[in-house]
Amino acid sequence: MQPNPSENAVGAWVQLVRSGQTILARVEADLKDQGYPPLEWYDVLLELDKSPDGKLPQAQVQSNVLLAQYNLCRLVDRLEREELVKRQPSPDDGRSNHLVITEKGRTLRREMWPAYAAAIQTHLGSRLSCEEAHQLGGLLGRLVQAEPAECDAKNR
Amino acid sequence: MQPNPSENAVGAWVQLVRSGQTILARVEADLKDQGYPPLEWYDVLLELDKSPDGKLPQAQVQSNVLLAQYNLCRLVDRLEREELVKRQPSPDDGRSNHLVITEKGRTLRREMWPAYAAAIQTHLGSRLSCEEAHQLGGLLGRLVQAEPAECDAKNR
DNA sequence: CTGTTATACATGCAATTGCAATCAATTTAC
DNA sequence: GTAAATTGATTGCAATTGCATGTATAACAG
Repeated sequence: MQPNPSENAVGAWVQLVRSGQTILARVEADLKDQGYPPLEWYDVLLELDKSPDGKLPQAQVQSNVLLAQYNLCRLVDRLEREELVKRQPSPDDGRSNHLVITEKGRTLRREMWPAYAAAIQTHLGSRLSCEEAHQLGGLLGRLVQAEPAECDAKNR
Repeated sequence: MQPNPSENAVGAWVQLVRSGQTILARVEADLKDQGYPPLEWYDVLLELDKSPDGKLPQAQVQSNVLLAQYNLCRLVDRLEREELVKRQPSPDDGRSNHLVITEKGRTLRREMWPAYAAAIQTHLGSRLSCEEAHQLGGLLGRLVQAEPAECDAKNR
């Protein structure tokens, strides 16, 4: 493996951080303007809403969401306070709890989607062709594969 | 323009947020393990270090960095406390101040780079070919072109 | 000039995050 | 079976962030 990143890798890095943060901020700002909560709320609600009975162990939600354990814990506090989800003791593991989405939670999730989709279209979709978007998704997907401990792979 | 984002756009969006945050977290973690401060510190120090006399108006630093005005202000508080930069009243504009990088600041910046570069290589460079990195940078760059007025997020 | 608006920076306060425990219920190893 | 390690969740406290506002200077309109 090259000891130093190529110029292209550094360039991609810079753009990745910059675009990631900028676009995320823009999309979140759009949602916020319309009175909606932060995207993490959506992420959690979506996970639960997708699940067959609207219920998942907190640990599993956590693994699908980009949050530290204690941050999810506190996010759930907030969601629970707004009655969007409920905590429910797990029958088969005394440490764990299930998160259950409420009707109110499902409704909010459903109502947010059009605004969210529109923001994605405005800030990302409208700036790339369909193939470009596909390509971008593919390249980015390669970056988050499990940590390869010590990577050898001669630059291909 | 399509009213709704294509599936590809949504996919790219998801990967963008996920990869952006994940890779950023990994790189920052590597730096932190080696006792270095967060990347924003690096960003500010680099801006100043690049500048001919190590000095820039705070407002200009701000426009090159992804931080809200009040957050830069407080970051500068911290940098100043560590004696990495100094605030200096601007001679030609009584509202403004110049940020000046200190020797200690230059040293830290210089010492951080190898660790930073290695982290970029590990988490990004080693996972993409040179052309792929180039392509990725190009696609991402297209996303942050100036917005039709609105939004806080900084560009350029 | 003088009043209005805009710019550069700072700050009080509330909300959120990160860190380092802590607690309780498993699981594992002997 | 029991001690030790692990896992899932939580919490106190300090640091950081967001928001609204404050202060001072500069630019502009009349």
